[in-house]
Amino acid sequence: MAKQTPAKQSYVPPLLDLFRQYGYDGVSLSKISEATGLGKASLYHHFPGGKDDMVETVLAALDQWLQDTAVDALAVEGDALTRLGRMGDRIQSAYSHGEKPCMLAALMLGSAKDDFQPQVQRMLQRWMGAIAAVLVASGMDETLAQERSEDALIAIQGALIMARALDDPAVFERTMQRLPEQLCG
Amino acid sequence: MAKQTPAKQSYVPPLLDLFRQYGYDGVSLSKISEATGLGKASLYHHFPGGKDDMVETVLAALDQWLQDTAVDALAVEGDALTRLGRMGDRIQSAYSHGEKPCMLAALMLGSAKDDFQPQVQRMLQRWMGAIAAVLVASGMDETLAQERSEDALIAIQGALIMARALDDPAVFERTMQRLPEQLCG
DNA sequence: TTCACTGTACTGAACGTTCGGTATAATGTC
DNA sequence: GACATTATACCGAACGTTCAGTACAGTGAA
Repeated sequence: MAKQTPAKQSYVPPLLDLFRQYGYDGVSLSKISEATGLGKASLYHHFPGGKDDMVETVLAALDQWLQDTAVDALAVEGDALTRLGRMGDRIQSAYSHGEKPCMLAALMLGSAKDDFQPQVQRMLQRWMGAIAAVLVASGMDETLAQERSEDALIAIQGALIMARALDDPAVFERTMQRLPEQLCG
Repeated sequence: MAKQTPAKQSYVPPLLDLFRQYGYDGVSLSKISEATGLGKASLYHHFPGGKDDMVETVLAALDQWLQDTAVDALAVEGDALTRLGRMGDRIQSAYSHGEKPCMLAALMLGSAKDDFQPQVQRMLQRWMGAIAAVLVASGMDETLAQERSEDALIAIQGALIMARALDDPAVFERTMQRLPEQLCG
Protein backbone atom coordinates (compact mmCIF):
# COMPACT_ATOMS: atom_id res chain seq x y z
CA MET A 1 0.00 0.00 0.00
CA ALA A 2 2.66 2.43 0.98
CA LYS A 3 3.85 3.79 -2.33
CA GLN A 4 6.77 6.15 -2.35
CA THR A 5 6.32 7.74 -5.73
CA PRO A 6 2.79 9.13 -5.36
CA ALA A 7 3.69 10.59 -2.00
CA LYS A 8 6.72 12.38 -3.36
CA GLN A 9 4.73 13.56 -6.37
CA SER A 10 2.08 15.10 -4.18
CA TYR A 11 4.60 17.62 -2.92
CA VAL A 12 5.55 18.75 -6.41
CA PRO A 13 2.89 21.48 -6.80
CA PRO A 14 3.77 23.42 -3.65
CA LEU A 15 7.48 22.96 -4.32
CA LEU A 16 7.07 24.20 -7.89
CA ASP A 17 5.15 27.22 -6.67
CA LEU A 18 7.91 28.08 -4.23
CA PHE A 19 10.90 27.63 -6.50
CA ARG A 20 9.39 29.44 -9.46
CA GLN A 21 8.42 32.46 -7.38
CA TYR A 22 11.36 32.72 -5.01
CA GLY A 23 14.20 31.04 -6.89
CA TYR A 24 16.54 28.51 -5.36
CA ASP A 25 18.25 30.84 -2.91
CA GLY A 26 15.00 32.48 -1.89
CA VAL A 27 13.37 29.23 -0.79
CA SER A 28 14.15 28.24 2.78
CA LEU A 29 13.36 24.98 4.50
CA SER A 30 11.00 26.88 6.76
CA LYS A 31 9.02 28.11 3.75
CA ILE A 32 8.96 24.60 2.32
CA SER A 33 7.85 23.20 5.64
CA GLU A 34 5.03 25.70 5.82
CA ALA A 35 3.94 25.19 2.21
CA THR A 36 3.93 21.40 2.38
CA GLY A 37 2.70 21.03 5.93
CA LEU A 38 5.64 18.76 6.68
CA GLY A 39 8.25 19.24 9.36
CA LYS A 40 11.80 19.84 8.30
CA ALA A 41 12.85 16.37 9.38
CA SER A 42 9.99 14.82 7.41
CA LEU A 43 11.11 16.68 4.34
CA TYR A 44 14.47 14.95 4.62
CA HIS A 45 12.70 11.63 4.84
CA HIS A 46 11.15 12.15 1.41
CA PHE A 47 14.03 14.12 -0.06
CA PRO A 48 17.28 12.83 1.48
CA GLY A 49 19.27 15.14 -0.78
CA GLY A 50 17.68 18.27 0.68
CA LYS A 51 16.76 21.22 -1.48
CA ASP A 52 18.68 19.89 -4.47
CA ASP A 53 16.69 16.67 -4.27
CA MET A 54 13.44 18.59 -4.24
CA VAL A 55 14.44 20.63 -7.28
CA GLU A 56 15.40 17.46 -9.14
CA THR A 57 12.01 15.95 -8.36
CA VAL A 58 10.17 19.02 -9.61
CA LEU A 59 12.31 19.17 -12.75
CA ALA A 60 11.53 15.54 -13.48
CA ALA A 61 7.81 16.31 -13.21
CA LEU A 62 8.20 19.30 -15.51
CA ASP A 63 10.10 17.17 -18.00
CA GLN A 64 7.21 14.73 -18.01
CA TRP A 65 4.79 17.59 -18.57
CA LEU A 66 6.85 18.75 -21.53
CA GLN A 67 6.75 15.30 -23.08
CA ASP A 68 3.01 15.04 -22.52
CA THR A 69 2.52 18.46 -24.08
CA ALA A 70 4.60 17.49 -27.11
CA VAL A 71 2.68 14.27 -27.64
CA ASP A 72 -0.61 16.03 -27.08
CA ALA A 73 0.15 18.66 -29.71
CA LEU A 74 1.07 16.14 -32.37
CA ALA A 75 -2.00 14.06 -31.55
CA VAL A 76 -4.31 16.92 -32.46
CA GLU A 77 -5.99 16.63 -35.85
CA GLY A 78 -5.36 19.71 -37.90
CA ASP A 79 -2.69 22.01 -39.29
CA ALA A 80 0.29 23.47 -37.47
CA LEU A 81 -1.74 26.54 -36.46
CA THR A 82 -4.25 24.35 -34.65
CA ARG A 83 -1.59 22.22 -33.02
CA LEU A 84 0.44 25.19 -31.84
CA GLY A 85 -2.73 26.77 -30.54
CA ARG A 86 -3.37 23.69 -28.48
CA MET A 87 0.16 23.71 -27.14
CA GLY A 88 -0.16 27.39 -26.36
CA ASP A 89 -3.29 26.75 -24.33
CA ARG A 90 -1.45 24.22 -22.19
CA ILE A 91 1.44 26.62 -21.73
CA GLN A 92 -0.82 29.51 -20.75
CA SER A 93 -2.52 27.30 -18.22
CA ALA A 94 0.79 26.11 -16.80
CA TYR A 95 1.90 29.67 -16.19
CA SER A 96 -1.47 30.72 -14.78
CA HIS A 97 -1.96 33.02 -17.76
CA GLY A 98 1.16 35.01 -17.03
CA GLU A 99 0.82 35.33 -13.28
CA LYS A 100 3.47 32.81 -12.36
CA PRO A 101 7.12 32.82 -13.43
CA CYS A 102 9.04 30.00 -15.09
CA MET A 103 11.01 27.79 -12.74
CA LEU A 104 13.56 27.04 -15.43
CA ALA A 105 14.32 30.73 -15.69
CA ALA A 106 14.35 31.11 -11.92
CA LEU A 107 16.97 28.39 -11.63
CA MET A 108 19.35 30.32 -13.87
CA LEU A 109 19.98 32.80 -11.07
CA GLY A 110 22.39 32.44 -8.22
CA SER A 111 24.13 29.36 -6.95
CA ALA A 112 21.56 27.07 -8.56
CA LYS A 113 22.85 27.89 -12.05
CA ASP A 114 26.00 25.84 -11.63
CA ASP A 115 24.06 22.79 -10.52
CA PHE A 116 21.03 22.82 -12.78
CA GLN A 117 21.96 24.68 -15.98
CA PRO A 118 22.76 21.53 -17.97
CA GLN A 119 19.46 19.94 -17.08
CA VAL A 120 17.52 23.13 -17.80
CA GLN A 121 19.31 23.39 -21.14
CA ARG A 122 18.27 19.84 -22.04
CA MET A 123 14.65 20.53 -21.13
CA LEU A 124 14.49 23.75 -23.12
CA GLN A 125 16.04 22.03 -26.13
CA ARG A 126 13.44 19.29 -25.88
CA TRP A 127 10.76 21.94 -25.67
CA MET A 128 12.10 23.66 -28.78
CA GLY A 129 12.27 20.29 -30.46
CA ALA A 130 8.58 19.73 -29.80
CA ILE A 131 7.66 23.05 -31.39
CA ALA A 132 9.96 22.47 -34.34
CA ALA A 133 8.46 19.01 -34.85
CA VAL A 134 5.01 20.54 -35.31
CA LEU A 135 6.36 23.03 -37.82
CA VAL A 136 8.30 20.39 -39.75
CA ALA A 137 5.24 18.16 -39.82
CA SER A 138 3.47 20.94 -41.70
CA GLY A 139 6.20 21.10 -44.29
CA MET A 140 8.53 23.75 -42.94
CA ASP A 141 12.25 23.50 -43.55
CA GLU A 142 13.90 21.97 -40.52
CA THR A 143 16.57 24.63 -40.06
CA LEU A 144 13.96 27.37 -40.22
CA ALA A 145 11.74 25.45 -37.84
CA GLN A 146 14.53 25.26 -35.29
CA GLU A 147 15.15 28.99 -35.55
CA ARG A 148 11.47 29.68 -35.10
CA SER A 149 11.23 27.42 -32.07
CA GLU A 150 14.07 29.34 -30.45
CA ASP A 151 12.21 32.58 -31.14
CA ALA A 152 9.14 31.04 -29.56
CA LEU A 153 10.91 30.32 -26.30
CA ILE A 154 12.51 33.74 -26.29
CA ALA A 155 9.05 35.25 -26.63
CA ILE A 156 7.58 33.05 -23.90
CA GLN A 157 10.35 33.70 -21.41
CA GLY A 158 10.49 37.40 -22.19
CA ALA A 159 6.75 37.80 -21.96
CA LEU A 160 6.69 36.06 -18.58
CA ILE A 161 9.29 38.44 -17.21
CA MET A 162 7.68 41.54 -18.66
CA ALA A 163 4.23 40.50 -17.46
CA ARG A 164 5.65 40.20 -13.98
CA ALA A 165 7.70 43.36 -14.08
CA LEU A 166 4.88 45.44 -15.53
CA ASP A 167 2.37 43.74 -13.23
CA ASP A 168 0.23 43.03 -16.27
CA PRO A 169 -0.43 39.37 -17.15
CA ALA A 170 -2.09 40.50 -20.38
CA VAL A 171 1.39 41.02 -21.81
CA PHE A 172 1.89 37.27 -21.64
CA GLU A 173 -1.54 36.40 -22.94
CA ARG A 174 -1.15 38.69 -25.94
CA THR A 175 2.23 37.21 -26.74
CA MET A 176 0.91 33.67 -26.53
CA GLN A 177 -2.05 34.51 -28.72
CA ARG A 178 0.10 35.86 -31.53
CA LEU A 179 2.70 33.12 -31.28
CA PRO A 180 1.17 30.39 -33.50
CA GLU A 181 0.69 32.67 -36.50
CA GLN A 182 4.06 34.24 -35.89
CA LEU A 183 5.73 30.85 -36.05
CA CYS A 184 3.89 29.59 -39.13
CA GLY A 185 4.01 32.81 -41.13
CA MET B 1 30.79 66.21 0.69
CA ALA B 2 34.51 65.66 0.86
CA LYS B 3 35.26 62.48 -0.99
CA GLN B 4 38.45 61.18 0.49
CA THR B 5 37.53 57.67 -0.38
CA PRO B 6 35.81 56.46 -3.51
CA ALA B 7 32.25 57.64 -3.72
CA LYS B 8 29.17 55.50 -3.43
CA GLN B 9 29.06 55.33 -7.20
CA SER B 10 32.33 53.47 -7.40
CA TYR B 11 30.76 50.47 -5.71
CA VAL B 12 27.97 50.24 -8.26
CA PRO B 13 29.75 47.98 -10.78
CA PRO B 14 30.57 45.15 -8.33
CA LEU B 15 27.15 45.47 -6.72
CA LEU B 16 25.45 45.32 -10.11
CA ASP B 17 27.45 42.25 -11.02
CA LEU B 18 26.39 40.52 -7.83
CA PHE B 19 22.69 41.33 -7.90
CA ARG B 20 22.21 40.55 -11.58
CA GLN B 21 23.90 37.17 -11.28
CA TYR B 22 22.69 36.01 -7.89
CA GLY B 23 19.45 37.90 -7.40
CA TYR B 24 18.54 39.69 -4.20
CA ASP B 25 18.23 36.62 -1.98
CA GLY B 26 21.38 35.05 -3.33
CA VAL B 27 23.58 38.01 -2.43
CA SER B 28 24.95 37.95 1.09
CA LEU B 29 26.90 40.63 2.88
CA SER B 30 29.92 38.36 2.84
CA LYS B 31 29.80 38.21 -0.95
CA ILE B 32 29.37 41.96 -1.11
CA SER B 33 32.24 42.47 1.28
CA GLU B 34 34.46 40.25 -0.82
CA ALA B 35 33.43 41.83 -4.12
CA THR B 36 33.86 45.41 -2.96
CA GLY B 37 36.83 44.88 -0.72
CA LEU B 38 34.98 46.67 2.07
CA GLY B 39 34.37 45.41 5.57
CA LYS B 40 30.88 45.14 6.92
CA ALA B 41 31.22 48.31 8.97
CA SER B 42 32.30 50.24 5.89
CA LEU B 43 29.42 48.87 3.88
CA TYR B 44 26.93 50.05 6.48
CA HIS B 45 28.68 53.39 6.60
CA HIS B 46 28.13 53.92 2.88
CA PHE B 47 24.79 52.15 2.72
CA PRO B 48 23.02 52.65 6.07
CA GLY B 49 19.97 50.87 4.71
CA GLY B 50 21.81 47.64 4.07
CA LYS B 51 21.13 45.52 1.00
CA ASP B 52 18.01 47.49 0.11
CA ASP B 53 20.06 50.67 0.11
CA MET B 54 22.61 49.10 -2.21
CA VAL B 55 19.95 47.94 -4.62
CA GLU B 56 18.40 51.41 -4.67
CA THR B 57 21.79 52.92 -5.47
CA VAL B 58 22.39 50.49 -8.32
CA LEU B 59 18.88 51.05 -9.68
CA ALA B 60 19.45 54.81 -9.65
CA ALA B 61 22.64 54.31 -11.66
CA LEU B 62 20.81 52.06 -14.12
CA ASP B 63 18.06 54.64 -14.46
CA GLN B 64 20.68 57.24 -15.33
CA TRP B 65 22.16 54.86 -17.88
CA LEU B 66 18.74 54.41 -19.45
CA GLN B 67 18.27 58.16 -19.76
CA ASP B 68 21.73 58.57 -21.28
CA THR B 69 21.02 55.79 -23.74
CA ALA B 70 17.74 57.38 -24.74
CA VAL B 71 19.33 60.78 -25.28
CA ASP B 72 22.24 59.22 -27.12
CA ALA B 73 19.96 57.40 -29.53
CA LEU B 74 17.96 60.48 -30.43
CA ALA B 75 21.16 62.48 -30.84
CA VAL B 76 22.36 60.20 -33.63
CA GLU B 77 21.97 61.61 -37.13
CA GLY B 78 20.06 59.18 -39.29
CA ASP B 79 16.87 57.18 -39.59
CA ALA B 80 15.24 55.01 -36.96
CA LEU B 81 17.21 51.97 -38.11
CA THR B 82 20.49 53.74 -37.41
CA ARG B 83 19.33 55.09 -34.09
CA LEU B 84 18.01 51.75 -32.89
CA GLY B 85 21.23 50.13 -34.03
CA ARG B 86 23.14 52.54 -31.88
CA MET B 87 20.90 51.85 -28.92
CA GLY B 88 21.28 48.13 -29.51
CA ASP B 89 25.05 48.43 -29.41
CA ARG B 90 24.90 50.08 -26.01
CA ILE B 91 22.51 47.42 -24.77
CA GLN B 92 24.67 44.57 -26.03
CA SER B 93 27.65 46.11 -24.33
CA ALA B 94 25.75 46.57 -21.07
CA TYR B 95 24.84 42.90 -21.01
CA SER B 96 28.34 41.77 -22.01
CA HIS B 97 26.95 40.47 -25.29
CA GLY B 98 24.56 38.09 -23.58
CA GLU B 99 26.83 36.76 -20.88
CA LYS B 100 25.33 38.68 -18.01
CA PRO B 101 21.68 38.66 -16.89
CA CYS B 102 19.42 41.65 -16.36
CA MET B 103 19.24 42.93 -12.82
CA LEU B 104 15.71 44.21 -13.35
CA ALA B 105 14.61 40.69 -14.20
CA ALA B 106 16.59 39.25 -11.32
CA LEU B 107 14.79 41.54 -8.89
CA MET B 108 11.43 40.13 -9.94
CA LEU B 109 12.20 36.93 -8.08
CA GLY B 110 11.77 36.24 -4.41
CA SER B 111 11.25 38.66 -1.59
CA ALA B 112 12.72 41.53 -3.61
CA LYS B 113 9.69 41.64 -5.90
CA ASP B 114 7.46 43.20 -3.28
CA ASP B 115 9.95 45.97 -2.59
CA PHE B 116 11.25 46.85 -6.04
CA GLN B 117 8.59 45.88 -8.58
CA PRO B 118 7.11 49.39 -8.83
CA GLN B 119 10.51 50.95 -9.46
CA VAL B 120 11.45 48.26 -11.98
CA GLN B 121 8.13 48.82 -13.72
CA ARG B 122 8.82 52.54 -14.00
CA MET B 123 12.28 51.94 -15.42
CA LEU B 124 11.06 49.44 -18.00
CA GLN B 125 8.29 51.82 -19.06
CA ARG B 126 10.83 54.58 -19.48
CA TRP B 127 12.97 52.21 -21.53
CA MET B 128 10.01 51.34 -23.75
CA GLY B 129 9.26 55.03 -24.03
CA ALA B 130 12.76 55.67 -25.34
CA ILE B 131 12.38 53.04 -28.04
CA ALA B 132 8.92 54.25 -28.96
CA ALA B 133 10.21 57.81 -29.19
CA VAL B 134 12.71 56.78 -31.86
CA LEU B 135 10.00 55.02 -33.83
CA VAL B 136 7.57 57.92 -33.54
CA ALA B 137 10.30 60.33 -34.63
CA SER B 138 10.50 58.36 -37.88
CA GLY B 139 6.79 58.72 -38.48
CA MET B 140 5.36 55.61 -36.91
CA ASP B 141 1.95 55.70 -35.29
CA GLU B 142 2.33 56.16 -31.57
CA THR B 143 0.13 53.26 -30.53
CA LEU B 144 1.98 50.91 -32.85
CA ALA B 145 5.29 52.25 -31.62
CA GLN B 146 4.34 51.47 -28.04
CA GLU B 147 3.36 47.92 -28.96
CA ARG B 148 6.63 47.44 -30.81
CA SER B 149 8.65 48.76 -27.90
CA GLU B 150 6.99 46.24 -25.63
CA ASP B 151 7.89 43.49 -28.09
CA ALA B 152 11.45 44.78 -28.06
CA LEU B 153 11.80 44.38 -24.33
CA ILE B 154 10.16 40.98 -24.42
CA ALA B 155 12.75 39.93 -26.99
CA ILE B 156 15.64 41.38 -25.00
CA GLN B 157 14.61 39.81 -21.72
CA GLY B 158 13.74 36.49 -23.30
CA ALA B 159 16.97 36.36 -25.26
CA LEU B 160 18.99 37.06 -22.14
CA ILE B 161 17.36 34.18 -20.32
CA MET B 162 17.65 31.77 -23.21
CA ALA B 163 21.27 32.71 -23.82
CA ARG B 164 22.00 31.90 -20.22
CA ALA B 165 19.96 28.73 -20.09
CA LEU B 166 21.36 27.39 -23.36
CA ASP B 167 24.85 28.58 -22.40
CA ASP B 168 25.06 30.31 -25.77
CA PRO B 169 25.45 34.11 -25.79
CA ALA B 170 25.00 34.10 -29.56
CA VAL B 171 21.27 33.72 -28.95
CA PHE B 172 21.26 37.20 -27.47
CA GLU B 173 23.51 38.70 -30.11
CA ARG B 174 21.37 37.33 -32.93
CA THR B 175 18.22 38.68 -31.32
CA MET B 176 19.73 42.11 -30.86
CA GLN B 177 20.98 42.20 -34.44
CA ARG B 178 17.54 41.52 -35.88
CA LEU B 179 15.73 43.83 -33.50
CA PRO B 180 16.04 47.22 -35.31
CA GLU B 181 14.63 45.94 -38.60
CA GLN B 182 12.01 43.95 -36.74
CA LEU B 183 10.81 47.10 -34.99
CA CYS B 184 10.78 49.32 -38.06
CA GLY B 185 9.32 46.80 -40.48
C1' DT C 1 40.56 68.71 16.98
C1' DT C 2 37.46 67.07 14.00
C1' DC C 3 35.40 63.74 11.25
C1' DA C 4 35.07 60.43 7.61
C1' DC C 5 36.26 55.94 7.42
C1' DT C 6 37.50 51.10 8.76
C1' DG C 7 38.76 46.64 11.48
C1' DT C 8 37.46 43.82 15.27
C1' DA C 9 34.31 41.80 17.97
C1' DC C 10 29.92 40.76 18.86
C1' DT C 11 24.69 39.86 18.75
C1' DG C 12 20.16 37.35 18.01
C1' DA C 13 18.02 35.17 14.39
C1' DA C 14 17.71 32.17 10.61
C1' DC C 15 19.92 28.92 7.76
C1' DG C 16 20.29 23.77 5.99
C1' DT C 17 20.84 19.57 8.09
C1' DT C 18 20.90 15.67 11.42
C1' DC C 19 19.59 13.02 15.49
C1' DG C 20 16.68 10.39 18.49
C1' DG C 21 12.46 8.78 18.79
C1' DT C 22 7.13 7.97 18.17
C1' DA C 23 2.82 6.41 15.84
C1' DT C 24 0.84 3.53 12.54
C1' DA C 25 0.16 -0.12 9.61
C1' DA C 26 1.61 -3.85 6.69
C1' DT C 27 4.07 -8.37 6.94
C1' DG C 28 5.99 -12.79 8.55
C1' DT C 29 5.61 -16.64 11.94
C1' DC C 30 3.35 -19.66 14.83
C1' DG D 1 -6.17 -15.19 15.47
C1' DA D 2 -2.00 -13.56 18.23
C1' DC D 3 2.31 -11.72 18.39
C1' DA D 4 6.76 -10.01 17.05
C1' DT D 5 9.08 -7.69 13.31
C1' DT D 6 9.74 -4.41 9.89
C1' DA D 7 8.96 -0.31 7.02
C1' DT D 8 7.02 4.09 6.42
C1' DA D 9 5.82 8.65 7.78
C1' DC D 10 6.44 12.05 10.73
C1' DC D 11 8.15 15.31 14.37
C1' DG D 12 10.67 18.16 18.28
C1' DA D 13 14.96 19.53 19.34
C1' DA D 14 19.35 20.53 18.43
C1' DC D 15 23.61 20.67 15.53
C1' DG D 16 27.23 23.96 13.56
C1' DT D 17 27.20 27.68 10.31
C1' DT D 18 26.00 31.85 8.27
C1' DC D 19 22.97 35.58 8.17
C1' DA D 20 22.10 40.86 8.65
C1' DG D 21 23.11 44.23 11.66
C1' DT D 22 25.46 46.92 15.76
C1' DA D 23 28.95 48.83 19.02
C1' DC D 24 33.16 50.74 19.55
C1' DA D 25 37.87 51.78 19.35
C1' DG D 26 40.98 52.98 16.41
C1' DT D 27 43.27 55.42 12.02
C1' DG D 28 44.49 59.12 9.05
C1' DA D 29 43.78 63.23 6.66
C1' DA D 30 42.05 68.16 6.82
